[in-house]
Amino acid sequence: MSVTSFEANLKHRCSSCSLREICLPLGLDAEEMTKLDDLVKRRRRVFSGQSLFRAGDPLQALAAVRTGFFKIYEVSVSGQEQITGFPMSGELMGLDAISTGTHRGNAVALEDSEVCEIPFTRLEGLLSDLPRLQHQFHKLLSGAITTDHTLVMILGTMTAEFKVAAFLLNLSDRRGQRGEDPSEILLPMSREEIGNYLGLKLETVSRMFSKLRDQNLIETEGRKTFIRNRKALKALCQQGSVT
Amino acid sequence: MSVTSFEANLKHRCSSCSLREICLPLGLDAEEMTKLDDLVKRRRRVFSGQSLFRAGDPLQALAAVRTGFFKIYEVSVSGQEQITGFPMSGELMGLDAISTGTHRGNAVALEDSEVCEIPFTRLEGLLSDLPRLQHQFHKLLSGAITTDHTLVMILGTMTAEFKVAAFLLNLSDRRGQRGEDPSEILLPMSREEIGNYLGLKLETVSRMFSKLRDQNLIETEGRKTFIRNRKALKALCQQGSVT
DNA sequence: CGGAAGATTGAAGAAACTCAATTTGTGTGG
DNA sequence: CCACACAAATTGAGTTTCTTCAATCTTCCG
Repeated sequence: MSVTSFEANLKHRCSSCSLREICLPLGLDAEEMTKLDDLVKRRRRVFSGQSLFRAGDPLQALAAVRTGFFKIYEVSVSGQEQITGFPMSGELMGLDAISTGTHRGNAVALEDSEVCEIPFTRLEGLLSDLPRLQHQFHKLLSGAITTDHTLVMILGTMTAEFKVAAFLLNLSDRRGQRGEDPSEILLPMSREEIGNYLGLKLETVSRMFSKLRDQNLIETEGRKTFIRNRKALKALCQQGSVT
Repeated sequence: MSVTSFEANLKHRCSSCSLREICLPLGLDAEEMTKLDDLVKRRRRVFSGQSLFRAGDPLQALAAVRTGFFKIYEVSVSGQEQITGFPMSGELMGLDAISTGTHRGNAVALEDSEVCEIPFTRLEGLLSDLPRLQHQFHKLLSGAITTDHTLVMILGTMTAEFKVAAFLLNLSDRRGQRGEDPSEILLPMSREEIGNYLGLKLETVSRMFSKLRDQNLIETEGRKTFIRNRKALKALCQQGSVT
């Protein structure tokens, strides 16, 4: 092994990864983390617009986002597309493929990104030996269900304005969890993609951005969006609904 | 142990349960199933309208529906309710609570029901010893994500008519999986509950039932709903969408 | 700097919602 | 077993929200 690849290896182990408190290694001790490390193929690059996996692909490996942003979308029998999530750093992709062994979703990078790949069969083997890893894995699976329920709640009960507000707050919160400035959001997805995710047309999304801007709740500057009045934005989401 | 309880025990083990091909024991051999059996508290009755667990309750046990029907609903900070699922026999409830250890959902029986309770901590212990059970558990967790994505797809892309059609077909398919007549659906939930689940008002649901009836796709008789033209109903779902 | 893609805004239309009246279904007590 | 009362479901009419279609403006790359 060359010096450079050795250094690269050191630099890119779970133990030194800034996302270890969000990702699969959470709660593991040094020895356990090493075992997990041995499984992980790190730093696969996926350039903006490229696919990491497609619907119909067999599940080989789960993928954790290291850097960047993805969208996951599914296509119904009628050809309708629905974005089911925008995974960012530390979040796992492909969990829904375990049930059938085949991906239903399509994962596309929204910006140049890097992922860590975790071969699923080998991971399951390791889980039996490492109860803490097993539990964390279950928490992540369960957390994916919770995330989906939140989206169902948004889709089922909210008006367009509140949907967009909730969307921005969600991205903001996730930035905060990663130690980034929660009031400055760089949106890597288009209005159309936001609309698709929220069950709205792109024009409606655009109008709601304008509406929130007119209320001085947010500010926009190209793809950057600033949250100017977090409190009021939150109050908006908590107040408003259709049903 | 008395004779009666011994008999009851025999009668209500996973190995003789008609749902074992849907539920947690799928794929286990006899010995493995016995170990799982030892964990399960069977036949807890939950009468119509009663809660099995509520949001805020600590997760003690997962629950598999043995007989009957439940609704799971979550309440947002704004007080909005959203039904996230209608679990029926063989389906697990409480998986979303693993991530935090606390239930977010409320489980209410829609008719007199019975559940098998599986203490979660003990189950996780057993998973390490039984790789096949572990895998099946992961499949069920993953399947819950898939189910949620299907709902997201329905909420995000479908019109009222197609939502209701998709809802009826889903219930019908699940009856079929259980060996029951898929064209005769006994709806234990109200129009309001269906509407809440689908992001519609109860009046809209009622109108769509009437519309489907006028097209001779379904027939209704009290709470019973018959699927009269399954093919056309399916074609409807596959054709139609908003976005 | 020019062209294309994305975003914004306006006006008109459609889908679903609200409010209200009526009908049907369900469960209970006489 | 029937009658009554209450809850659920249906249907209609008018309103709101979001969508559709179209024009313009902005941003981003080559």
